[in-house]
Amino acid sequence: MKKASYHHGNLRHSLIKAARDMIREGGIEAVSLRKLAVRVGVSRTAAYHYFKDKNILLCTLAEEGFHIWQEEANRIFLDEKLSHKDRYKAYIRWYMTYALENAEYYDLMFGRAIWKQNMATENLKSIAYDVFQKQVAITRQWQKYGVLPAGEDSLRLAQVTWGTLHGLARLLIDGIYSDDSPIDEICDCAANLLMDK
Amino acid sequence: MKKASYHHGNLRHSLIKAARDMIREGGIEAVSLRKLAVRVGVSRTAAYHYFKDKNILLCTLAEEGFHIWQEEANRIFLDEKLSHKDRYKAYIRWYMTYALENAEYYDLMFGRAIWKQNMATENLKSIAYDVFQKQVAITRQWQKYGVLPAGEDSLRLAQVTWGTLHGLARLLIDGIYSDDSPIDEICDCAANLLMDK
DNA sequence: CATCAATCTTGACACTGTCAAATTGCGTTG
DNA sequence: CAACGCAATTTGACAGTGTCAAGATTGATG
Repeated sequence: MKKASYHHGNLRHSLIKAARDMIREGGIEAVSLRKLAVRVGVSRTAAYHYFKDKNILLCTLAEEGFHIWQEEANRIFLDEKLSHKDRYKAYIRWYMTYALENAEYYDLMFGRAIWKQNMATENLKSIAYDVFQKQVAITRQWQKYGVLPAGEDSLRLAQVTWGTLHGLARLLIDGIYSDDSPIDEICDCAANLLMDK
Repeated sequence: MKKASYHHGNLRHSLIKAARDMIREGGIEAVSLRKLAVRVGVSRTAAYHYFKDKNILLCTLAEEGFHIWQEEANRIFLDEKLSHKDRYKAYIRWYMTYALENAEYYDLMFGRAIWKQNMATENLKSIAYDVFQKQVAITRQWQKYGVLPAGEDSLRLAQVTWGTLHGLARLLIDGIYSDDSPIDEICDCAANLLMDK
């Protein structure tokens, strides 16, 4: 809470922290470099020394999000206590609850604000690509273990199953479904459709 | 192209038309009431007599989009030349190509810009609700005709199948999948997963 | 202690959306 | 036909935003 010093010390870190909070509170739209500066107790354009523009800031946050995402997802992929089928169901449940509980962050990571027309940083593209590759690999595993239909091409299958979860998450987050949609039932129905019979 | 007259005559119509073009060109973000005014050859704030704020304008456009959507979808639902199964496949194909060819418009209609935190007009909610209800009804039909699994609750099934298509559309539009993803194969894979075996 | 380069601030510009107060001119009425 | 009313449009103004260029400050280095 010191204000006397001209040099902030760890502005970059503080900015990211503040931005993280800000995004959780009001979403991407609510993030403004100027408000951010005020929040951190620094002057309007100070952030520009650490982030070339607003987009770079957002990409940095999204990268962070993907790293956490990957960790949490892996924890489920490798949960020895569950059968493979149960792991898949747990994954669906985790995906939905994570997306809903971190709606604004999910929106940042997978939303068009960052991805449209090559706004994504190389770093961001890279980590996102890794996450998806992991998804393809685990899909192949699940096919082998009879969780997902073996007949389909793994890449396509990964795309479509991810698409399903992503679409449901988006519709729930954006409130296009009625607000009281029972997430459990939706997850179960999705599992029934996607999993091998 | 007259400019002499103070009264424009049909400003509202002109504004909507211009906004429609603008959204196709640069997306929602690119729509600015001021640019719109310039485009139509009228003064900055003229639009405010017809649209209380920018959001109302966007909602109006989205409504329009939903009406067209409903027409086109119905044309496929009722296509007598196709078997029920082929109608469903055709629907998937139509959904994807429509979404991709009208990406910016799709983004407006189903994106969070309008839906988050009750920004949607009552009119918009109403037409969107109708579209979804139609979707539920047709889902029930498809279950009856053995296209979709009969065991699932129609409402949930409609939510999940729509979620799949929506998610795929979003991922394709936002360029999160690699750019050269073969839409045909993705549609086929989705059909295989969703349809009754 | 003087200098320097990194760090932060100030000033400025071009945009946005939005409100309140003029202005304009068409249609109707006295 | 003139005056008036009222809806359509404009002008002015304010608070935001991102971003650039130039200046101020300071801790570290020689």
